[in-house]
Amino acid sequence: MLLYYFEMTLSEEDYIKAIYHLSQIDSKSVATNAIAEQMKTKPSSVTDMVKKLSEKSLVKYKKYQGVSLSEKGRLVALSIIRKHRLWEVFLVDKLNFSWDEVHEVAEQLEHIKSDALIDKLDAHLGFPKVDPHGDPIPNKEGFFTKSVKKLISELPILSEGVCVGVNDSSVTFLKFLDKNNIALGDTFKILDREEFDGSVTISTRAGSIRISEQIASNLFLEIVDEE
Amino acid sequence: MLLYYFEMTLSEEDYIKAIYHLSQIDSKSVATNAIAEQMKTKPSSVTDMVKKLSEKSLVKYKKYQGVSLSEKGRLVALSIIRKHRLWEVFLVDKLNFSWDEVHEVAEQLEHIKSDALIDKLDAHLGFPKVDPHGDPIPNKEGFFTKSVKKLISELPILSEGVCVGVNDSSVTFLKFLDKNNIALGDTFKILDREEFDGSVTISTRAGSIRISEQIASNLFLEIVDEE
DNA sequence: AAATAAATTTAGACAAAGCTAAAAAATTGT
DNA sequence: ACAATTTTTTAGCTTTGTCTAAATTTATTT
Repeated sequence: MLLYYFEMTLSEEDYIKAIYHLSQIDSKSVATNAIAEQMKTKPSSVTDMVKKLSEKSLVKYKKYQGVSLSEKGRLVALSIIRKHRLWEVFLVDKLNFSWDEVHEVAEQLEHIKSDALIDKLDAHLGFPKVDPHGDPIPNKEGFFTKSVKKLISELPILSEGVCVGVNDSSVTFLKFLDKNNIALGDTFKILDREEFDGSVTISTRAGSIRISEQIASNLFLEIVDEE
Repeated sequence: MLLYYFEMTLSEEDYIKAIYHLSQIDSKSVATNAIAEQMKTKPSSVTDMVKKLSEKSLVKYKKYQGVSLSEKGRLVALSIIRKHRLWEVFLVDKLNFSWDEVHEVAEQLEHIKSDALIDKLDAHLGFPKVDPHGDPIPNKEGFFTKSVKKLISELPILSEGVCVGVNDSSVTFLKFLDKNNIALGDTFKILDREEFDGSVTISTRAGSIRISEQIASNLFLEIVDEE
């Protein structure tokens, strides 16, 4: 990622990331109030910070017109997201955290400044393409393949992918998965779908099983697609 | 390490660490000027911070009389040092940094706040006792075995230990080590020492070799002693 | 097209952590 | 013992990122 040769404070980095995420949702320019809510701060604080980021050409800002990232700001955001997601992979794959425990710690680790560290971490992890939630990891240049994380219920027959998450993390659902030998990281192939009730037959390591529509709409697969 | 239930800023943690290190050297109470030099700041700033740390009972402070850590402060210092050294082991053992490149990054990583993270990192690394420089890693309760990192030239015959560092990191010296199959992490035993010129015979994986006094006074061994 | 409501910005303050310059205490030298 | 020097502290100012309250602009309603 074309390193940024200027110092950024922790707070600035958090704002850039928040603006990036909000503009993913809306694709328009982002409202002051929306940023304030995301950052758990007040709109007046946002205005101050946005002016500062604008001075540094990280965002495009016109009074009362909302804010959007500049190309420079976008690359900064992607560099932070890259770090965040690589650390999440580390926490899950190497330190045995479960995929739903890692966000908070990764929020801290993403601010560590060292290009060498991230390069070596990336290599150590085997250059992963997605984080434990199935979200794509940008490469050094800020490129990444669009997320193709989808619910089993939304995928066509013969799709193949890695199970990367659940919608419903209730205890009963997680117990069901356990009983049926379904774990995050497993590779599934969708063999068939019943018109009648939406139930789906999938092949797993342990053989093929039939799951109800309700289950299928709670399991996310990360599609291992062309690249 | 008896977690500290109060928030500490990055700066406060750095001061506590600096005071700890300075009181290791001097064992007396630490001077304002000494802290200022260590922290690359001005004495007046130190006075301000020391007052703040005193309010929080992390240090004992009387005007004009210098400062020393309270028991609480000492435990905080050891917790930070524990984190610093564990991260150094990670960087060297897992990410293939060389032992002289890791300090700066570990300075950042040591401030990450998560007990679970440090516990799991410790386990992942196999509960190491010393960092890549041979300095001891305090355990969770703040206990550690005193460092027994010594130059080969200062050790008695039949001592055995792991090579953990060099005094002189010049290219020529490092090349010499390479040529003689000496690497950090190797275990050596001191077999004999010549009265005449101080040269030493040591046994290595590759057999026993004779090294000059000059070499012996540039190689640190970490003694694997009783504990 | 006003009037009202909502969103945004400005102005002025505050806490953290630093600085400079000046004052006060401690130490040293003779 | 006391003058000179060094160390430490105080006082007042700066910057960063936040806040509240008031003012202003934009959006919505009738």
